Amino acid sequence: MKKDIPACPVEVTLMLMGDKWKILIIRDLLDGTKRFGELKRSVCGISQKMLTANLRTMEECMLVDRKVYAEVPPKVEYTLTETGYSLKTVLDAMAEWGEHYKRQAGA
Amino acid sequence: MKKDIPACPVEVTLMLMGDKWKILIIRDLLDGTKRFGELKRSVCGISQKMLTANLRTMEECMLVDRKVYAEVPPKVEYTLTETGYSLKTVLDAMAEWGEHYKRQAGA
DNA sequence: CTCAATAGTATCTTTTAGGCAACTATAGCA
DNA sequence: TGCTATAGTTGCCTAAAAGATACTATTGAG
Repeated sequence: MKKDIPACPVEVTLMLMGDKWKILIIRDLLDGTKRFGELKRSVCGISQKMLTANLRTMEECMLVDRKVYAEVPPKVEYTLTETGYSLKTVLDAMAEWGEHYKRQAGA
Repeated sequence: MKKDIPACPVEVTLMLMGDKWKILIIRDLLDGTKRFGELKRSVCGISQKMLTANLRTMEECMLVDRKVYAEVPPKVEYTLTETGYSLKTVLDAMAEWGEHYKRQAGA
């Protein structure tokens, strides 16, 4: 059962990706497809549990695509869907603001 | 003691405003100065404690300005600083994405 | 036969978030 | 005299989130 979608579009976005880990996962996936282990290493500080959990909900929300290869040892690749990739504008805005803030704070 | 600023600009932004309540507070303050009680009513579902706590840290990070009037009953006004207001670009991106997602999902 | 590597689960513990209720100060008003 | 309204603070408590650790399956390599 899906939660109902809030009226406010900001809240909608918040619901789908307003979460530290999700944002960092998206940030790293914007560079392209990554394997589970790669993400675990690149998303600094995330636990296996959190990574799995977040990837699962993002998959449900159609933000990422999960591709399992029938190999041993296992290989699973994660890729942003078109919808997921479109979050780039948000991430870009955040990155730009972060840069700006650092310049302010550093001065 | 301030936490040290992360290298990644996205993480910087996340650290300052990557929090459900902060984003909603900023969203509502983008319309202009508001009193404590007004915010409490407009940020749907927030408790007094959370509102106070979030406003305090946002004040520390120089995102909002707190103005106390020496009146009875007390009157306190909150306004976004220039830095705080500059988060509008991020909120706008989020709002736009949210709209887009709703159109997709609603179809 | 056993080990390594990957992508997870399962379980337990700790940390954090957040709600609830009570308390404060004080000018004006009935 | 006591009530009201506002913007808090403080303490207590619960529930949810996150972290740590151990475990699983599989198979090719040695």
